Amino acid sequence: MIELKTLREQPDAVRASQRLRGADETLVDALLSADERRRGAVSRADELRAEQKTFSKQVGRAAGEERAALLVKAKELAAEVKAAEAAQTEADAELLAAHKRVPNLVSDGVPPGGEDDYVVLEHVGTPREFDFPVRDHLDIGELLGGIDMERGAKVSGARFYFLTGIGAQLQLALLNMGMQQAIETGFTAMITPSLVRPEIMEGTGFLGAHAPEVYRLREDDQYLVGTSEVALAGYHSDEILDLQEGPRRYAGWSSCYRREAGSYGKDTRGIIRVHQFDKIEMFSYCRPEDADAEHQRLLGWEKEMLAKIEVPYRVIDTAAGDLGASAARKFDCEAWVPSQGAYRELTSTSNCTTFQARRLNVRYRDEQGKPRIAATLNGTLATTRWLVAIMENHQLADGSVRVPQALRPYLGGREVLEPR
RNA sequence: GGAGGCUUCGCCUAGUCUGGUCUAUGGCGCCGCACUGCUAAUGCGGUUUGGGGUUACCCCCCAUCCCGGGUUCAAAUCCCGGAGCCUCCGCCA
Repeated sequence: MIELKTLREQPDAVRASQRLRGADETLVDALLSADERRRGAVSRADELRAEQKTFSKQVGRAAGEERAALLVKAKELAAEVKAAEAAQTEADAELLAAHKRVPNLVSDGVPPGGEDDYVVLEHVGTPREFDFPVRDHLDIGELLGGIDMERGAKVSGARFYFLTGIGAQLQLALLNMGMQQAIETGFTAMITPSLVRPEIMEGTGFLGAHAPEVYRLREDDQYLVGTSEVALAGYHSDEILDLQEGPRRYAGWSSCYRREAGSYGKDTRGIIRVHQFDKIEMFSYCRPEDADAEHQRLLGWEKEMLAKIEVPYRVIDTAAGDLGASAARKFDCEAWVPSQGAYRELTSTSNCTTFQARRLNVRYRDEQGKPRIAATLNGTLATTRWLVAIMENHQLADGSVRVPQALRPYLGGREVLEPR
């Protein structure tokens, strides 16, 4: 949720942000008026309550006829308070509803427009020239005996898979390498719950536009996380953190579950787009004034990981319309996928400023000792999808795959993966 | 699945049976001041969080005793529902 103080003082800035996202500007005015109505209702209820309290105390002290007279008046007031409180409850609910509908303020410099209006910030590495017919990652994976889509479908349905043998080992190696880098950088390693309560899922902002993407367990009133970001954001909910020593950084290892609703026909082959995958996610809590710098650091650590797998990639600054509700800015790193002749997202780092933390009530104490809302950020260190880029970019004519240097220690020193 | 206990302003804790200066007690910690010719001891004062009013500051009001309802003029306290933690029984990876 955005800060209401900002909204009151600079409504035009919020409108401009909505425009940049291609979102509804009238939501801003709806929120403004809901805020005003609520404050009016709160004032009225507060005043009546104050009056009632003084009467109530007199009743306690009085006796006999005086008491009876006071009771009559007190009962009248009680009814008025009840009505005023009902009005306040309603105004509160309306404000919250309007508040939830407004996405985070877009940061300065974010390109306007939608999905295709990203700005490419840089290219790293050059796509390799192949002097043999390129195989896609599924062909390679099957040759190596590393991916079994057919049995994935048999057991669980479309967009499910088994990583088998060397495929499973390769993923473990990759994720371990990611976790190792995070630990060396000072992150706290975390293995997180996959099921979360509604208020946590709600707090991260995933139940807005992305709601259809999220698996929900109705029987138990819980949600399956689409990323460990959810659990890590909830980890410090309702807490006041000590950020004196700098940001709190966590690296979460989890399976991620996504319904992929509305993606029918897209990426149906292989493990590019699946319902379940594994991921190492970085998550930072920091002071709002440090958030931009922290965002750059997260991006830097993503690039460090990408360098280790030796694939060409580009960095994009996501356009406003393609940002999630919680994000003020987002950088994606997209790796070259030779079989598609295209760049595909491998990492994504978002600066959520205080938007998530406000709803989850994560705070820290400033120099004056006053509690303030913290900023949260997240970024990817490794996912199952990375196997696609690794296998395709490092494939050899016979279907073998050269193992990038940095990954070898995590695969018992193996330099090449060969077809079975 | 069943039974019981617990949850108070950073931590610990009194208060709940018997509703009303509870404007929530005390200790620890922390902050400030005083004193003492050295960071110790002692004394005094302060120390939940959120919202509203006013806004330079001060201040005032309301809410907040796990959460949500209810009873009542009045709820930390009584009633109902829920969550979390702990213990025991049953069952089972």
